[in-house]
Amino acid sequence: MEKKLDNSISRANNHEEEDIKKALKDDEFKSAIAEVNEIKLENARLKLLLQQIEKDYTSLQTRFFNICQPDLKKSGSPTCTHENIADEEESELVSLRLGRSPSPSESKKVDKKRSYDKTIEDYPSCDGQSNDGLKLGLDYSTRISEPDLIKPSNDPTPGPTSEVVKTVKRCDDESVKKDAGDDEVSQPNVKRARVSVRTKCDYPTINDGCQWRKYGQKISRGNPCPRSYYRCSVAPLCPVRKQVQRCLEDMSILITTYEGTHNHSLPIEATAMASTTSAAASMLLSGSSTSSKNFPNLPNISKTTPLYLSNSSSNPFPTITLDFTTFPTTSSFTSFNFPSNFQSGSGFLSNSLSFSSPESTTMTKILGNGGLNYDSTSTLPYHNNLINIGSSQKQFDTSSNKLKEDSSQQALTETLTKAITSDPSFQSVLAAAISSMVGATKT
DNA sequence: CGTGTTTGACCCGCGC
DNA sequence: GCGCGGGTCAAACACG
Repeated sequence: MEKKLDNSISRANNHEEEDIKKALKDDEFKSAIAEVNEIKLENARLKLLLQQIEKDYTSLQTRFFNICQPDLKKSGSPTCTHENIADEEESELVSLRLGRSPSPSESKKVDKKRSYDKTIEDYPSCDGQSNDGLKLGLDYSTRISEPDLIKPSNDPTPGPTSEVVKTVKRCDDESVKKDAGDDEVSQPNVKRARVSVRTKCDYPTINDGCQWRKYGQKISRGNPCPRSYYRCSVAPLCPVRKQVQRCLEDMSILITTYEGTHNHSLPIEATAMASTTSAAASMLLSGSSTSSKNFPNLPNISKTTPLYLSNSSSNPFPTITLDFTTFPTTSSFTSFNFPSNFQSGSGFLSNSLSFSSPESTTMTKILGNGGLNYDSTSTLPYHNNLINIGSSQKQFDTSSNKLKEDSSQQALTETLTKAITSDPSFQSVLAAAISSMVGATKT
């Protein structure tokens, strides 16, 4: 009898245990399902976000293109033939680089018969890949500089017909095809944009993520320090060159002058510098159409940054100088985003110009930490990126949650839209920045 | 041996 | 027209 009772009790206990186990399993199952659902929701939300970003990007691109179109139209002369116009239209589709005139000897070598299609075939990583958001955007950053290159609005030179045609032709194929000297036809009106970067650096050259091959060295007048000439060696026909020279006043300051735009894809750390210099040069060229001394359309930038236009008589080319020598070199900067082969001596530059961090947007780094809109009176912690476009200011805390990021994205989009519509001269900077940003989100 | 650097020569634009 | 200076070329050299 007792045994029966015990058995029944134990059976009941077993039954309860099974029930509890079942309940536990159910709970686990339910929580797992809930988790999966959450992940699905999150996934959907991210998809929507991505779509929104792409949509915003496309709309900005369209708007930007529309704004640029009248300038391109203006640049043509009444005597332009249909063929020229066609070339001009075609030029909108190809890579336009910063102004550079080749030497006459170089221009003689130019073979103008090459077709655009061939160019694309030869350079698959080039602008032919218009599907690539990053490349497309970067191209935009240079495109808008071209109308100003072709015809500065205040350019008094009469009858630029032939020159315009030549320039438009240049935009066609040979610009990508040939060496730096061959990508543009010599033209007195065309200004060669240069971006000079001043950095405190103990090393012979700064690491901007790109590969350079030294092709010359010269002791220039007035500076006992030799000037070194480098050519981009990533692609054999890349027109980009840079000059490196120590500052006479302060030997610790390295002056690196960039010229041209890369015609190939770049590593992310190199796109940082490329975007910055390209944007700065574009800004310079667009600004030069109204004033060569300042940025009347960009009061915030000119006021809050150590950025200025050099006005040296020895330099016939418009040069924009990004002065990073006043950047703080605190330990927090040196630990951020450091190229592996880059020592601490010039770490601030790495922080200032490298956009490889997926957390912070290129935009904020260009305009916030990148020096173009750096307020030297503030202490900028690197995780607290500051955008300052026109009159609007947005702050992003990249360590905050996704919800904040979503709203930040929207805020960024709004800010970009406002800035683009309110200040056409700012398009180049924005285009370069947006392109890098979109490129970063896609990777 | 391939790749990058050095360096003297050369070219060309510009000012006088 | 001439000289100066910046920029580029290319042969020689160095290095891994």
